Amino acid sequence: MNINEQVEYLMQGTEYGDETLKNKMAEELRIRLQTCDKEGRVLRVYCGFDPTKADLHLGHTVPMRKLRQFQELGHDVTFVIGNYTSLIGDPSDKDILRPQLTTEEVEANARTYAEQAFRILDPEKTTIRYNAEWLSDLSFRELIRLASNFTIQQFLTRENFKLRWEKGDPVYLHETFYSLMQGYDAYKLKADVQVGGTDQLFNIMTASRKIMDFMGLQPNIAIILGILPGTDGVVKMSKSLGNHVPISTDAADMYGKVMSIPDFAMGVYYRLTTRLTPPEIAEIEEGVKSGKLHPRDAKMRLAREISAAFYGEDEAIKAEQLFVDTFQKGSIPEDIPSFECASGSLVVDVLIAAGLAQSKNEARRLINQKGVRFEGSVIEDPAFEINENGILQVGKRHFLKITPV
RNA sequence: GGACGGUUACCCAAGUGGCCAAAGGGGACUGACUGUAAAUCAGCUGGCGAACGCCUUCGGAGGUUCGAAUCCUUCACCGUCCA
Repeated sequence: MNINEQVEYLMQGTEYGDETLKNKMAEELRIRLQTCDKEGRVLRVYCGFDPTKADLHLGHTVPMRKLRQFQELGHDVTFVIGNYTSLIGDPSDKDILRPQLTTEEVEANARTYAEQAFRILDPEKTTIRYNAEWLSDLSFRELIRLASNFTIQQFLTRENFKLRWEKGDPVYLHETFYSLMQGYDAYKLKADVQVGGTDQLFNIMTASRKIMDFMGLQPNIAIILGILPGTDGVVKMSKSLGNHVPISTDAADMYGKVMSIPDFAMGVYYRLTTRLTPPEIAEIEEGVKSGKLHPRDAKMRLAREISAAFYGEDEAIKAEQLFVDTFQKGSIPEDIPSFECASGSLVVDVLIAAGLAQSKNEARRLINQKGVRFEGSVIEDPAFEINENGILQVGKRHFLKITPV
């Protein structure tokens, strides 16, 4: 890729809430790439991760995907684990105070975090650093120097602090340190580029750049990524809203979850979670628009790309095959979990024992709604007894190979 | 420290003595249709029971009453205002 193509690729999926700013960053990136090219070095890119939770979903991997793109273009990527900053808890994406974690919790989370991250990042080419390395040595005197670059007003105009201020909720002094610490990370790493989500706009644009400048370095370029919506296609992906695509699942589930996003969300997903380049994505979008490419096929490609990134090409192809067989053709998949029950058991009880229903009422409801099939035919009677081997199906996607004993 | 307001099912939210297992919306689930677990439409959403019904649930505990999500006391938490 030439430099202009690189810029286009690396800026893909970014969101600054302001076109001018975006253009400015793109321009800085172009110049920095040229400079590095002349100097015969690569860009130093980093992104900090807060190990505040253990199980990640697709939304968390958006910055990682971006780092991977940098890696593929040959740049130097550092994965910073914010074990020191997470002792504070980033106030950025919350309008309430975050709980502070203990050192043990942070360490445990950091391990699982890195493990999941390396499904996307190239482990050979990634440097892992913990920011406690340098932050724990920062003296109070140095902290004061850093802090002197900022005014209270700057923090108070920041959306999430402002909201809390207006509501009369507490804004603690230590929460403002977070930005300073992150700026110091960027300085210590001599970063050329810093990647983050929209919630990091202030931290990166204001704090990091200012601190680097103050410390005599060229400010790093901010790559601010847009927000990935959940499976509803609208609201930010989050586990608590139940619209997330977890990383720790299996290829078939991931494939299916991606297929369940609304058609209109495909574009964002392509831009934020795949390795496809802008021309490739443009081709897909034009294809769908002109009717040449079926939206279903466009989404199947997306689902395959995403599941392949996490589970490998082979698993993704299998997941796709399963999807086609089960949903498009309505046939029964090959790999079905087996389940043993006492001969003569009532379906209702089997459904509960197998975890396909939470209660007898729920099981009956499923039967009443014609959602339960045995050997392909709908069960009408809740008192149906299972006396022989057969396939029990609930809804479209739950199958059990039943063996009465 | 004081004065109000709030706490209802997975989430939001109505209900202010019996007709309340509790309106409405969202989500989840099932069905139809289809182009997919998209969209749309329909159903459904405490437990036990084949069923008349019974049991548990409206922040916790206690009380008034034939009867309480609803009234009283008290405790906990959240919010707004005052100090």
